[in-house]
Amino acid sequence: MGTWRTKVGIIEKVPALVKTKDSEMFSHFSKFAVSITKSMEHTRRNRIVDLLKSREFGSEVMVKGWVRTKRGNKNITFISLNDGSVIHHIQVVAEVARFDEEVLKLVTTGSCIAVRGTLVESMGQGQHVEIQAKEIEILGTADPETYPLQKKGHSLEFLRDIAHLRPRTNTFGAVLRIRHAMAYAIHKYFNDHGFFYIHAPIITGSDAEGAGAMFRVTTLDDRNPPLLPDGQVDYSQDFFGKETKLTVSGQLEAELGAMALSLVYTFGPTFRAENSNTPRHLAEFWMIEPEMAFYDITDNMDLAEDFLKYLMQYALDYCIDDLEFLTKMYDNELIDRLKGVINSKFERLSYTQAVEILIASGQTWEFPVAWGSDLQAEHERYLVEKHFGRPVILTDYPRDIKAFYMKQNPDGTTVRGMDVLFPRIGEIIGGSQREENLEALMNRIHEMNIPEKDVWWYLDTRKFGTAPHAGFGLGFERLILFVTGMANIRDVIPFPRSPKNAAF
RNA sequence: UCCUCCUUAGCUCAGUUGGUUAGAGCAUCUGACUGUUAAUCAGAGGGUCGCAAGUUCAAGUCUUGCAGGGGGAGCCA
Repeated sequence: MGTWRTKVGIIEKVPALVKTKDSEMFSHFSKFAVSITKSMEHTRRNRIVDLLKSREFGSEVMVKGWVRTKRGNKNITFISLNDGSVIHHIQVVAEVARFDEEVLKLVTTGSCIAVRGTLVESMGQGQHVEIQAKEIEILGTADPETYPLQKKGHSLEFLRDIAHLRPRTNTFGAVLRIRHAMAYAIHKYFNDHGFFYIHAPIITGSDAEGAGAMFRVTTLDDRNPPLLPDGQVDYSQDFFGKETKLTVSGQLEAELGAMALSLVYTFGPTFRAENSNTPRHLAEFWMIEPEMAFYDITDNMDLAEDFLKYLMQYALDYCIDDLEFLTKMYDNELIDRLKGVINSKFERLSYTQAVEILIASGQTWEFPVAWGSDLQAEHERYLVEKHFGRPVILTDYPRDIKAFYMKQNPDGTTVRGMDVLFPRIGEIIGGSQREENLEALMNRIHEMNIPEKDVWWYLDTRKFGTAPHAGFGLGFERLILFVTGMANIRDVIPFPRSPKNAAF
């Protein structure tokens, strides 16, 4: 097990990690400075999630983690330790007489410690097992005068300002574990259903994705770019020899994959340079875009519904401790709402039917309802939360308010788009059957003034072996919003990017 | 980008019709306590009232501008 000594003293060698221009930040730290022995770095540790389930009382265990609270008296100290493996803490019991006073003094909220001891049945209330400590090593101190996180709860707004430390809170531990579980479940679902994961490019030269403003990618000198005679920037001298942007959607590339592998999906970062300041938008977010050859819009809806229900069930099966915490702390109805989605049949109706319901409702709207104009958030919310009381899939929108690639209906006025609307968050999925007919697609492209030279490769799929196909886009963070019950999308991604904010 | 609200101690917030030395709870520090559960009890320290200008004998408080944040809307996922 090696040496367990912890030397307390003035720092002589600042660890490499902090030996930067910020070193002065640590000068006030000297009273907490320790030189850390390497003895425990590579020894096996027990994860707290495993120990809390164990009933092997009397066995020797080792835990490493971050101190949440310390309490006690002059004889005995109780340390709540968390290693992120589970939302629950393990209680470490240390008899004061057995330890160097200076070491216990360094066990403060936020510090990182390693504990070797015996797993025992707890004598106290509130937990089944605890660790009777034999040895404690301070791996990293945390000056309590300056460590921002306290035992008490913090506002989510404050935690956004310290996003580098918020993973250490119960809330963000829960959110991040659920986020991971959902990412894994998405890959598992598609893999188990015969889909192949396609990596769509992040840098794109196509301006035709039509999903919003884009960030430019360039290596040109921003103060003195090469210019054309007419004063425009000469992008032929740029890195890629043309103007390039960050992708706003992987859909067009996913369609190329579906025209060969039949069932594909993308799952990657997506960038929108919109000046959107809302709790439901990010400038950088992750999107899942399945694309299926030989699927029509009904197959598309069936997949979307089954997929979402699978993810809700996966969260209930594998993240129940975190969900119970979030239900208790933030949203009393969270678990019931997830079960409600699983047990409900999504209501499917056309845009036209929805408009009729809204007009017949007698409600007064801030924005009037009229066939041909897009539904507002208040309209969608009424349908989902008041009229039907369950998720709703709207289809067959007026073609003039939807994208060029959507399959046109024989009526000549609507397209086979579909939006899945969820309670609380609105549109969670947007998708459609795609227009596979070359002539019809060309007509739309010309009507919408999309340069043919930018999408020739996309048109080739309709020219060579075209096939009926469909797909949709799921905003990953919107899914996590719904599954965690969080209210602001900036709280379900580790480091949110939004207008005026790219910190960390 | 539009509407609206907010910015006072490390955190969460009070702060009266403008008035003299700006408060509380928690956190922190010191002490007490033989098993605590966001421990408890006692005491102490801690403030450029977001920034800038203006009105006034006097501004945390009123006015204007700027910055940042929350909620709602639009854009969308």
